[in-house]
Amino acid sequence: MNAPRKHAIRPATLEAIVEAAVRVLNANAGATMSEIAVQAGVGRATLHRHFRTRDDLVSAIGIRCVEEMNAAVQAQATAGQPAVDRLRSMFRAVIPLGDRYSFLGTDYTDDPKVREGYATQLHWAEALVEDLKDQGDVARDVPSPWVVAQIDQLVWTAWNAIAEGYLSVEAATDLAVRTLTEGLR
Amino acid sequence: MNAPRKHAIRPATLEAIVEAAVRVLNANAGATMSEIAVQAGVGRATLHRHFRTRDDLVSAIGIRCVEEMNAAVQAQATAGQPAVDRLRSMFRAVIPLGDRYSFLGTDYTDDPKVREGYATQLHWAEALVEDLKDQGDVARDVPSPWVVAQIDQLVWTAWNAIAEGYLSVEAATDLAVRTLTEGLR
DNA sequence: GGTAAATGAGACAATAGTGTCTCATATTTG
DNA sequence: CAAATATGAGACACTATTGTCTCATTTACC
Repeated sequence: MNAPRKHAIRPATLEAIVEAAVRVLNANAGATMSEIAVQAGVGRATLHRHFRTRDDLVSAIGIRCVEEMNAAVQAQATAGQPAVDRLRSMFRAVIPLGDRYSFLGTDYTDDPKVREGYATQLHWAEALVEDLKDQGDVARDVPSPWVVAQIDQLVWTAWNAIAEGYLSVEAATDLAVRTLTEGLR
Repeated sequence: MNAPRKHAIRPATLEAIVEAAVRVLNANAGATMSEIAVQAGVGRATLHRHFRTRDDLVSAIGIRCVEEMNAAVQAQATAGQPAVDRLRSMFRAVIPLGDRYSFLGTDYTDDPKVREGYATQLHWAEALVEDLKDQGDVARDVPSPWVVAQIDQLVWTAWNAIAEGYLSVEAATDLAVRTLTEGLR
């Protein structure tokens, strides 16, 4: 699929559109095509040329964010490391992306690729939790879905702390790990 | 303001509208007046009779949810109790409301009363965190905003666990307190 | 039971957003 | 430089939603 007959897209244009869409849609899930076009500095027609419908655009953004996340996670997936270290690496890689995929929760696309990406991450997290339990970093009596949810929430909390400027990425990462395992006492 | 000249509202009608609106708007922040009317079992015109615009309705729901939350929290605000017990009481009271105010985060109304209610809760939470630190339940070196955020997130996680059926209200409350103070180890 | 008022149903105009199209302009590519 | 083509700007029809209005029906209250 490297030879679209008409309407090839210029890399710079694509980049501008995608970045603007991520930004705008995260700020307001109901944003219009016009808003996105303005923010991207392109004509509204150009948006429709490359993403026929709004849903197409939202799906494309969703896919991109999920893939971005998975890439970040897998780049850190050094097997053999202790589970806590893998947890820390994961936080370190994912936290800076927090502001880019928050909209996935709300603007929920039904795209199968997004679902698939989500499922991949879920499995990854579940496996990690299992390892954390094996190594005694998480108690066995805590339901795994609770732990997974907690990890998810911590990513967002950590990103927020960074965005508000009261923590560095490193500090937020450490605090996230600490919060999960030792608690705040 | 007990004598509106025209279009007084029947308590049952108001109740149906508000409950439907809370339900529908939490499920889908972009829901239309028609959807809400259908779910409430009233005519669309009736919605507009009592809430002139959609924004009016959304604001009204926002105000109601915030007040509901504050009422629940304040009903549990027994002074003199140990901070951890107050934390537990707060969780116990607020967690069941989780599904009713989740939309406040997304559908974000600019209504001053909503902001005010938010601020009230924030102050309450900050004071609680201060007490938790005083009594050694939370370490001094943890930034208070982080603790507040964590409490907030735990409410949602707990409600979700209950909604998905893998925890009871009591169990979720205990686990929330435990997660915050001791961690999951 | 009778009256006043709230409601339901539906018509209506106005608005906002989507998706398509055309043509002039700008940019890339050879 | 020249040809090809991606883009910007704007017109256009179409749709969905909002907000207003009217009138018949139901409900509540005296």
